[in-house]
Amino acid sequence: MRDAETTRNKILDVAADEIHKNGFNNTSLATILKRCDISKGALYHHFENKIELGYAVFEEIYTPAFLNMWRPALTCDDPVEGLCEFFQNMTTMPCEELMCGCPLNNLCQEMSGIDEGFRIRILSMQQQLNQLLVNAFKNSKHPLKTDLNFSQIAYFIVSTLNGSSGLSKSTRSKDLFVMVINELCRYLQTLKQ
Amino acid sequence: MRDAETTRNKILDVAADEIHKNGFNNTSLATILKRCDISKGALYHHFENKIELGYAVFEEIYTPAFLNMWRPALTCDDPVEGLCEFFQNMTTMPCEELMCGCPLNNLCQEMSGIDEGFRIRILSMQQQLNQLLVNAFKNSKHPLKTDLNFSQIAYFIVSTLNGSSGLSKSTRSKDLFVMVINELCRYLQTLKQ
DNA sequence: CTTGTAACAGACCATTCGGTTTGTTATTCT
DNA sequence: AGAATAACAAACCGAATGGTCTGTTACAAG
Repeated sequence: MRDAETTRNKILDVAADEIHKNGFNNTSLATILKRCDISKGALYHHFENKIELGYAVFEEIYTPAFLNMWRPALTCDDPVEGLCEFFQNMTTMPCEELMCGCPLNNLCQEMSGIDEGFRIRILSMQQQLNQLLVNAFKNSKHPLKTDLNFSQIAYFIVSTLNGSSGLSKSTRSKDLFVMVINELCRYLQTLKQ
Repeated sequence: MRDAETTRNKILDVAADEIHKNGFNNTSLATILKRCDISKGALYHHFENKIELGYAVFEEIYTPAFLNMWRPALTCDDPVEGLCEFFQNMTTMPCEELMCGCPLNNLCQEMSGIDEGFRIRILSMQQQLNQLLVNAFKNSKHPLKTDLNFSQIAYFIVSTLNGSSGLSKSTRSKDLFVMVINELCRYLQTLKQ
């Protein structure tokens, strides 16, 4: 009945969900304990403190999920098409999910100004993603316009995507999010030769 | 020596600054009181509670400042050029300012999922800004491409801008922000006929 | 000059938070 | 079997928070 790893994973999963929904600071340990049906002693047996739990969620939940989400779009022969498909697929996600925004972007907005540990982790992820996008463009089988700054384009795309989540949050719908995605895809097509 | 309006304005100014820097929840009334050098009685004489103070900051500080920022870019004959200038000007802002992000976008990310009062105010501002942008494009003296969805373009632009602030926050520099702005301007130019 | 009230001052309060401590139970190793 | 320790349970703590309550002071009206 007693399984340390199971307990730890349960904590990570619940914490990831709570942080995604309420942000890091606004997530209380009490809520996590209640949802996990464990005691405070259990939590502090597995994690030093709240922020270390946050780091663990970032590294063990958000990061792999994030990379798995993007990878298919970035490993195809035509990244422009791959990205368009990827973004259009987001459009079909449940509205509640969209309203929560990207966990990484949320943490960036909330924590990178406050905590160095989060900041460097987020920064690392942003740069990793940028590199993945740059490589995808470089290796595109479909010819792209010349004189393009791929890194600039990559940061531009991710910025747009991150910013668009604000529209879902304030409207409580995905209508405006869909609009931005459509324009983003239109923009992506203009990169083709 | 006693001036109610002065006191109220001082509270609003300090609160606006603190909320901009730390977010709403992470801004403590104690800090505001200290910076204003007033007592808790004074604050609660002028504002019902913390959230009402937040609303007042939004309406009396953020909103007018926001509209005044954008207006010049949107009331010129060539909005594409106006916006490019506007965005390039942002680039010259002090790095600390950029790292704090747009107060409205910050509040949107933090509060629109939690508090209805903030949500509807933010939504209203987003729609106002969108309308201003659409009108600017409609009235452009310089001809634009046909078949453009101005509203879609407007939300796209603002999303990109909002999202780019995350890069300033995580890098603690404006380098990547400048890159996104450059790409945004390049995009804007493609709207011209 | 008195009086009423707006404009404060500041002690106090309940709650919540992250975190600690002490104690108990299951499991594993010798 | 027994000792050691991992894996918890839960009471407890200090700090901080938003908010209230009781007072006091300035100022304007009568």
